[in-house]
Amino acid sequence: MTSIKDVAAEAGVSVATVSRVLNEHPSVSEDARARVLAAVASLGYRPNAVARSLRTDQTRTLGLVISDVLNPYFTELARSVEEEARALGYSVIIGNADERPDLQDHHVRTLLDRRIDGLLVSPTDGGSPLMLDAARAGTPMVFVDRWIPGVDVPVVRADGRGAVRDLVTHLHRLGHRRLAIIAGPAATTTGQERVAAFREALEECGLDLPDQYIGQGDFQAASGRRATERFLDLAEPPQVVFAADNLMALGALDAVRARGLRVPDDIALAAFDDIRWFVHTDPPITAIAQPTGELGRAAVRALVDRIEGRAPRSVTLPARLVVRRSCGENPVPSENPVPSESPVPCETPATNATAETNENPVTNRSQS
Amino acid sequence: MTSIKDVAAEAGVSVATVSRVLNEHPSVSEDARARVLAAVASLGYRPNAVARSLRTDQTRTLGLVISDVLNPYFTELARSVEEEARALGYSVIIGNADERPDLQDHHVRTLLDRRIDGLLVSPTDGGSPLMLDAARAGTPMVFVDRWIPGVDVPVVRADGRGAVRDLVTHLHRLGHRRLAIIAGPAATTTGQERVAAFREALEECGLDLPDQYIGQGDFQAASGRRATERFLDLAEPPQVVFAADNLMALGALDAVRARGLRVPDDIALAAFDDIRWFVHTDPPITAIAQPTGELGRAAVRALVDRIEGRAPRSVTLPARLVVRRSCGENPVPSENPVPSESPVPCETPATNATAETNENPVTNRSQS
DNA sequence: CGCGTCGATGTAATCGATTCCACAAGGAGG
DNA sequence: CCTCCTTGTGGAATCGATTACATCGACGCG
Repeated sequence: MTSIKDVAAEAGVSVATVSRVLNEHPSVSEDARARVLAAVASLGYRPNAVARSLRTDQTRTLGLVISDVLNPYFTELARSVEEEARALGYSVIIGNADERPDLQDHHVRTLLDRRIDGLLVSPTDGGSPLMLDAARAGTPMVFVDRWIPGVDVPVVRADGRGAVRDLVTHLHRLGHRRLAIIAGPAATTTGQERVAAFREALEECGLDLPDQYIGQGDFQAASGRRATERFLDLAEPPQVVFAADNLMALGALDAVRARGLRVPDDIALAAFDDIRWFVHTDPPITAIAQPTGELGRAAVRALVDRIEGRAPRSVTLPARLVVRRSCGENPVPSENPVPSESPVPCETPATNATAETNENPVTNRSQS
Repeated sequence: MTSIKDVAAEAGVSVATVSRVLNEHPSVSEDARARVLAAVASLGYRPNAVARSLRTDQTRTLGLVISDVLNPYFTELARSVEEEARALGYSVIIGNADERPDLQDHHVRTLLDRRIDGLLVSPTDGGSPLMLDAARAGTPMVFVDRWIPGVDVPVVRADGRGAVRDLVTHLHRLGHRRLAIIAGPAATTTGQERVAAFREALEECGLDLPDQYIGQGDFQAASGRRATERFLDLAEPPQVVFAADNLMALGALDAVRARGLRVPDDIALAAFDDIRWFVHTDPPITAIAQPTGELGRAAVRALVDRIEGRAPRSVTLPARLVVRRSCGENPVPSENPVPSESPVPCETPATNATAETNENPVTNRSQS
């Protein structure tokens, strides 16, 4: 591998001058610059990022530890994170925790060993000592999607409460009264919040959420299937199952199908997290859509602000209900003429909800 | 950040001894080892991987440049790659090329700058000068899924020819005669091979593949939609559309749905690459499944062999047809009593094909 | 007793960059 | 003409590890 010394020799200057040219330091003569550039080109020289990082103590690399790469929500998040980071001149190393705290720790540790400039995490659990230490030690850090309470780290996330209320209102209007939820792990904030939001929304409609209608899941498909089977075994099964993420919804669909039942005739289904395939499932699935791309971008901006010495801000963006057919009769858009902004009683149409029609099968953009 | 000097001072030994303890060098006294370990623990010392890499000229990191992270096939591939790499003591940095040669080059360049130990690539195009140079310069490299002909780099991939023949046989048996394909970019090997395999299989059945039945796609959903619309506009539209990857199948589904047509009654649909959601689409989609996890693992093993001085082997694994309902009447398993191993004439049952029934909705394991 | 060997340890060179500091040349100003 | 800056440049220290080489004491053996 050719090093800066080779370039210096070839150009007939010192390594200091080569370095200055490469870093656009102002006081270099036009002549020297030209000779160095020529040498760089003729040798095909590329600076060694490892050596540079050692000296400058910055890697221009961000670490991203996500809960599960196989979850399309996180894949999309990862993609937008990488995009924004690249635009700002950073690379991203992704670690997949697979919803396992030990794996999460493994990745945090290796990323820290590599001296990444900052860490983006959606924690799998309530917070390992490792991560808490890193945060306290001053590692630039931002939580995305999920977070750990009581730590002074900015959080970038979506607030699903409004959309969950819209969903419950929608379900209530369709005549559903026995609503169940498949929750995420209690150790995660999203695991707790979505249940809390659901329960609150039910109470506003005068419904309650009995324990047997709370299934315990882990955000993976298999757990969604198990929880749904348990619901179906109840003496009085729920009329609706709301899965707290898209993979558990997939599992729920598996369970329903295995029993030979039909959605929404025998049981309705809704999910948190909207993904492209929900348009084409049988039936299309009503879901709560997060502004995933914007979340990823905002998280990177917050982290880079922190790294570069500016004050980072926490960001909360609203999620939005997308109505499809999995909860019952397909609502005709004309029924929802002008969505109101204020909180609404249960018998009125849902706010901010998008009803998809056959004419607009792919994009979810229509805000009517 | 605490360095090896701090540890040496704390333990009352030299940095050399600390390094020896950390690298399990045999000639260190029990006493010194204990003192060093104690110092490491009390200071919470972690070696700086950047400095270590500079000195040892190895990063224990693999680069993976994939064509599109949003494609579930590649996500799964990335996951298995990371898993196997971790098992072998390597980290993985993923670069997403988004099917764009310029982005692919960007990632290859930054990975090379970071002095990764080896590179795993599924090339987006016929081969940029950058990648060819890297290969010739001796960078350990392995192609996965797609490859570049004429370069001396091991290839790990799936051979879909058998499965495509099974698919065509299956379609022929169902009475379909006008079969169309949405191809991938001609610059990719998978883009070409799948068309070639399809054409060959058609010929064996006495059918041909007119130009108008070859749609040009780019492995992304939008192109699948456009190609399908063009098929539907033909005076004599095809009876079957075979999408060369899962995203283009999604686009095809969009197009069919936008016309108010139904699968498989109005037009049949099949896809290369099997994904979990295909079980739950309306209707479930017949697809060709690659052994994705095994491909990722084999690719990593080949690359690490190359890095560590052993001779790497190219690997080709067979793909397999999974029959669902998107091409017509759901075949009853009893119709396929004993699949034969030898090549079969068109009117006999498909070889190696798995027919999914309602009793077995999730797993595709049954090989009967 | 003296010599060679071996095990444990420290000193210092090294990896490839960046950057502080010294210094030379040249121009401006008194 | 002598200072004083400014500009361009090179030498050398530095980042945090690994490792070749030197050193030193203990021990075995003739």
